[in-house]
Amino acid sequence: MSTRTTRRSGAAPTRPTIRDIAREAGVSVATVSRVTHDDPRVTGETKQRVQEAIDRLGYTPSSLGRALSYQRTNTLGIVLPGLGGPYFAALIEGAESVAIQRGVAINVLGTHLRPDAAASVRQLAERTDGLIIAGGTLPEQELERLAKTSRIVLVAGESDTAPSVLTDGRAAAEELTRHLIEVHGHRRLQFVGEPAGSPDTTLRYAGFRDALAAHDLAEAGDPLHYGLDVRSGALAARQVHENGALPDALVCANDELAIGLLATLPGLGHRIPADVAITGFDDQSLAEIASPRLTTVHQPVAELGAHAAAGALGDDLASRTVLETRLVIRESCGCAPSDAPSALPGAAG
Amino acid sequence: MSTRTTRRSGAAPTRPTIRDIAREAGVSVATVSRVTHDDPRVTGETKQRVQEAIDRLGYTPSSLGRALSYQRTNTLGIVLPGLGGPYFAALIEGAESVAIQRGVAINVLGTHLRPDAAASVRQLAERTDGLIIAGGTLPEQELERLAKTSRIVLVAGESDTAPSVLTDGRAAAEELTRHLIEVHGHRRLQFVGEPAGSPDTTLRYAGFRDALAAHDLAEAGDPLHYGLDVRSGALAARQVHENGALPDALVCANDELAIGLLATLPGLGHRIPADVAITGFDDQSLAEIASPRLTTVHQPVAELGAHAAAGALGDDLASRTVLETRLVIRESCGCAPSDAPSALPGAAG
DNA sequence: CTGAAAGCGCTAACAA
DNA sequence: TTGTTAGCGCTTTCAG
Repeated sequence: MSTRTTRRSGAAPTRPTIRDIAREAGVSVATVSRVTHDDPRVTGETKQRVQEAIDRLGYTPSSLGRALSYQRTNTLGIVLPGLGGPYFAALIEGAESVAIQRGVAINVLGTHLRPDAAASVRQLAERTDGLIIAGGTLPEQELERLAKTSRIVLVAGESDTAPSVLTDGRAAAEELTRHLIEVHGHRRLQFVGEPAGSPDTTLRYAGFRDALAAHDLAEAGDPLHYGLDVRSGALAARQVHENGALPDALVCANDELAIGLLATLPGLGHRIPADVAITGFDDQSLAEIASPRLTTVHQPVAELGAHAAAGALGDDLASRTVLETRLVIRESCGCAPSDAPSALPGAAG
Repeated sequence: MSTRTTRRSGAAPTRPTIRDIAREAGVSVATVSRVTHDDPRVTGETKQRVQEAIDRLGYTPSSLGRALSYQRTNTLGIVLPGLGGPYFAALIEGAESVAIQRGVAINVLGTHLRPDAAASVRQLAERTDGLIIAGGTLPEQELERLAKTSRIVLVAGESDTAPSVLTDGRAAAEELTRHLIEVHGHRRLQFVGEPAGSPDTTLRYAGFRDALAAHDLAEAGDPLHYGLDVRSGALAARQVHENGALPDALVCANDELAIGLLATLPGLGHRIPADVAITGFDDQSLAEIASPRLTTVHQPVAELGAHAAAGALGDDLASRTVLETRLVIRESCGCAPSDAPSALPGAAG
């Protein structure tokens, strides 16, 4: 027995609109709107009548209607390759922390499974006030297009068209690699990860090579092209084992990859770090729990997300915001538990 | 020098609307709408003119406007406690696979950090055509309210008001625990996890107790109340160690918890499974990579997500859809690598 | 084949 | 203090 004015079929659930409330309370829609906005201009008595109608019918203003009227959705979009793994979870949490403060909802999109990533992102752009885009998910050309109508900020990547927040992965990787060479005397080092996979990995590989070059060392072998997850690490371990003659150290593109190696190599008869040193990147919580504990580079991932969120939501942002990293020496590089300082001074541009 | 009719301040980026295109092409908005819908009724010549205007101005129909008009958002919402961890990532991927097929966007909400979860979910409900809700994230009363205006389906949980898709965690946990008791002769078993934490954990604990009861065994100690992540597992390990006198077996609420134990206990001088057996739950990829490899229960998590998505998007769904689980025997329970069948017949209601 | 206009739920300027 | 109304971007009957 609904009083709705329009087409309705049968049982589809329907929500009361502002007009329903207005009618129920015997006022105009404007008054209802004022009540939902706590506008002080509305009389106590009227206000109460409206509020009762609202409660009785269970009304909530449609955010769709509001968005259309406001020309603002109160939503922040986040574009990532995928949503697996602790790195992206941390990034999202960082963004979420500022979104919550500002009463903004979050909408994350994983492009990985979407056949047409660009189209999905455009869609998302329409439904949000700003976009955080992970480096490497979209071609520069598409970023340009998006930048025309949306406020976008890149995280862990760079672009000419949008501000970005990132860390100096290249310097950090170099520092890490230097440690392996200078402190532990390793000479045969190999990189694990797909250098072309993401801007982050590209930079880490570059830093790895910088360190080698500074010491006139050649790579012990081409990079082992693997993804950034634990399973890939396990696969890489098997390949390393089958190749025979392990390098002195394996520098992994991220922690998960390193953990995969760490967990698999011992079963194959290789001791870490005695036979081969392993390092990670990111300093996820797994790094500290692994055994041996993982030497890695700490990144303020949540802060990356928070800064990016603030920027995407309208705060002024330098065209390039670089956050500090910190080398974290544990045992997987060969340092003994005792002589391992828990942290060393950081590296960043 | 925009031709927009309305208030515009300075440099805020603006998108062309259907009216801009209509004006540019010298037609009515209705015609433009038809072109964007490939309506065959529009003449080739006109159609081309409109299309050119669209391309020239870079127009894309506003999904907000469309949603308001259609009364449908083409978006699926997913409500989870948090977005960390492989379990939820897999769940989302399952849902995403059907969302992609149907040209629907996905919007996931992690309630964990949101101070007012219920309000956030209501908001989300307005912006979506259907909602997948993880068991335990919302009180029954709130589910009732949501069900009035949204199509909701529960995953890994149950409710009187909405259909649900889940596994029989209780039966699976019992089968797993029986294995520990009957095959390995363990007598002193303890549960790790917070039974009140989520419906899933509640059921697993119940199954654990069922098995003990069937053998007239008492718990070796109260459940160790820890979260469901790796770090919690490491903490639990420390507590177990400090309590002295380890139980024969530790039955963990999920794989991540188990992995945390697995990685930490050896460093504390306890060998697995010789000194203490460990089991997980879920069969995430880490389970196979851990050493010793983790005995656990396989759950079709992606399928849970896929079924739930289909239901939330309008497919008919039984009020209770139960998916099969499968006991996965590896080495952390004490089975030798050789005599461990990689899978055993499943348990499910 | 095309256009005018009403309507989706809401806000805000303007009137009263 | 309250109401009227135009408008946000789009779809869709109904005329023409």
